[in-house]
Amino acid sequence: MSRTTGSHGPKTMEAIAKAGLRLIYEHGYEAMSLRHLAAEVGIQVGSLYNHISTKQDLLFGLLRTHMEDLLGDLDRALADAGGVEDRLRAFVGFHVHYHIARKREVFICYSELRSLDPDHYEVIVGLRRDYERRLIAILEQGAAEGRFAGGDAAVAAYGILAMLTGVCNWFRPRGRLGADEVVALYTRMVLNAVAPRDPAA
Amino acid sequence: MSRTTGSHGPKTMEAIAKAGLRLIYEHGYEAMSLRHLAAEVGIQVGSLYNHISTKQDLLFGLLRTHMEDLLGDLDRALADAGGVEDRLRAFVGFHVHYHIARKREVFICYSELRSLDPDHYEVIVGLRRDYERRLIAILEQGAAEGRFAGGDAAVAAYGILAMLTGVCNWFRPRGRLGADEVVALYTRMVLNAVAPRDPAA
Amino acid sequence: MSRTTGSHGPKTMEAIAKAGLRLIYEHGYEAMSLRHLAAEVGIQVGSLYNHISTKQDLLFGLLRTHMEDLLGDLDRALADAGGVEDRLRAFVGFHVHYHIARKREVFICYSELRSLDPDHYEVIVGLRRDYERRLIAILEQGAAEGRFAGGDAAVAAYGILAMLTGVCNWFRPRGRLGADEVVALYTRMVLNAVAPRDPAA
Amino acid sequence: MSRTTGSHGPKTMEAIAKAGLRLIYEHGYEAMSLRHLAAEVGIQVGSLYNHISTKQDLLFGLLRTHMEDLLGDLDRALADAGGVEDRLRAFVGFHVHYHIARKREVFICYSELRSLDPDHYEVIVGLRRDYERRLIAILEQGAAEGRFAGGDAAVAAYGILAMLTGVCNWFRPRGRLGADEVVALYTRMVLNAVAPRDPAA
DNA sequence: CATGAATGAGGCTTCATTCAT
DNA sequence: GATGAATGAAGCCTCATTCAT
Repeated sequence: MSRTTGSHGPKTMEAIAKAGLRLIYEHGYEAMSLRHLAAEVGIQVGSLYNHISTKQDLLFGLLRTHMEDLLGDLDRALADAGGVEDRLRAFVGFHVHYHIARKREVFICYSELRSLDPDHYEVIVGLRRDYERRLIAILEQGAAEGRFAGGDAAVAAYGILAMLTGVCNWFRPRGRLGADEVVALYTRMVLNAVAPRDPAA
Repeated sequence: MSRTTGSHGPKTMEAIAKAGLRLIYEHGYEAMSLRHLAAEVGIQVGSLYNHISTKQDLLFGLLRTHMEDLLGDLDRALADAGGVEDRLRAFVGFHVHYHIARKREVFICYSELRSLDPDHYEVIVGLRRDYERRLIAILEQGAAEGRFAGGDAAVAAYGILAMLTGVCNWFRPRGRLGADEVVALYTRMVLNAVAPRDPAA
Repeated sequence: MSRTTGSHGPKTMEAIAKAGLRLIYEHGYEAMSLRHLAAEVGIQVGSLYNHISTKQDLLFGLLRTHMEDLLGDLDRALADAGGVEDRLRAFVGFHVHYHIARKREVFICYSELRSLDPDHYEVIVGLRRDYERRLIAILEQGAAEGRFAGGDAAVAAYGILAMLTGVCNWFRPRGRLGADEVVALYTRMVLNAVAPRDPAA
Repeated sequence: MSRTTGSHGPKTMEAIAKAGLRLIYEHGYEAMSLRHLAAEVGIQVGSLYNHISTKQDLLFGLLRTHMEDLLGDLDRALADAGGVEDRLRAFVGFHVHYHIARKREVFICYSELRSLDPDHYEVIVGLRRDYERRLIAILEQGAAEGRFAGGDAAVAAYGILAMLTGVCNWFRPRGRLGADEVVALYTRMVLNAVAPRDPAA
């Protein structure tokens, strides 16, 4: 257990966020006690309240920061892509790399949604919907251009997102496949999946 | 709130399991209190202990039952399928239908894994691995027969499973698409995804 | 510190009410901790919640019970009195005796009003207003009959009530004056105070 | 909520005393947090300690100042009065006017006595006893001169003080009666109450 | 088999106070 | 003189669990 005794000043908030992220990822929001969190940061429980206003507040802060980063980075990643296949390729590459790099944020953003207050819940779900719309738009554009198969673009997008997001659950940094190989495999699978052909052909 | 006040006899355990499943699904294992559960069943907290030995035990029972049902049903569903494409079709159909029908069991079997004691955890994860192996075996057989693309069968299987399992999160009984339509769409996507062709072709 | 270790059954609630009354009287509601109360009763803090739903609830219960007793007893005490002077005499006698006998309830019913939730506050203040009205009615009747001096009956009543209620603050059971002597003195003072004569006469 | 943001210099202590008086009056000493007080003054909690040494100290300062003012003002008010009835009239007039004008100080001086440390408690109670003695002396002198009824002068004084002090609880600046009218009514009642006559006469 | 009361640990949060900057 | 962050104790309340009746 890393313990930064007597951390002072603005670094403390960073330490709280970092430790909080890890503990929520490992034990879940409900199961993480502030006792535990404070011990990890190396301060007293009460001192947490110099930096957060509430346990719920800590969770919301982590999730909102994550979602805003995610959206911002996605838009930068898509900025250069031209054709619709290129955009889909860029999306898959970005999503997988990001989800491998920040698997903890991603994971708790799904698993702890139900621990959010209604108001906070709406905010995060809204941001997530924005993110999904980027992929749906690509699929719809591709279908309109005749380059992708038609069908319900939202349902297809949900399937693709679930598949790609799954890497958080099983990817291991020094496992059989590296991140780039996973991207290559999944890019091929996704492009095939939306290709306008019938497998029965 | 359905409340079976004063349930007696062997029906009480059933009521506990049913209410427990719903409450864990809705609030999470940590957040569900036995008070809450007892109130839902219509008995006093202490009376729960005439039927379960421990809160942890209740969770484990739900998850193990679910996983055993899942495996048993899958094997029955695959029993009739002949060729490797047929087996994959059967898998997709079974998986989606089952995950729609019992979305709560499925959901908590993922989300509450971390709330299990180490021993219980091993049991459930072992059963899940058995389940995954059924799909991996299909993909490997298909690749060996030259009917599916090669590549890491496990990683491909994880992707497919994630995609199919995702229906739990967004499927709505009276939504735009019915279960059969989702199966049709996802069957096409999956068969395309593993087809031995290059999208660039 | 009397400590009834392991008190069981319905007696526990009585013990809580009794100890709570004393502790609130001695330290004030805010300053009385449930730790303190539980120790006094001889149970664990959490066990208090088998009998009360909330600290606030305990306070409200004590005050409401007190006010209802007070009103009921007053009406019984006034039932026999005939003429308006007799009614005033009966009121003074009852009020002083009651306030000496149950000085703790009386005291906290004044001092802890502000610790009540708004809703509870309204209930108690309403009951108190009912009590005050009994005296106001006597004064008004006396004035109407020409047996008491006129003037603002409510303000006169407030003054009399304050004077009589003051006994809670200074009366000592084995002090210079017994309860009956105090009643005699205050009865004379009150009857004189409202007598329809001018001291300048 | 008046909020003197960023008060500087020697005015800060005044602002603390003023806000403290109001907050203690409204919520009670125990229920008033220094956070709350600091916010009201417009400074940080820690900064309070540049002006007060302790929360207890703040309370004691308020009460002692009040009691010293009260005693000093009373002596000035009695200085001109000649006969014993005049002195009683002067006492009643002074007491009521002062208690209306500074009802908050008066109120907390009663209600927060129990929040004082033993040493501080003794000081304040001693000052209050000095005040009471002024009235007792008047009653005794009147009885000795045969102008007032005999009986326990202290108990009579306590009754009169309670009656007069009660104005803090119900007097409203723009209510039915003005301060002078209350004084007139209560002066008559008090003089009547101590008059050497028997109401049965 | 159900109940109500007990336990002891632990939950989040607030408190008065201190002190380096 | 003000600030922000730290402390450690304590606040109310809920928890899973046990057990005599």
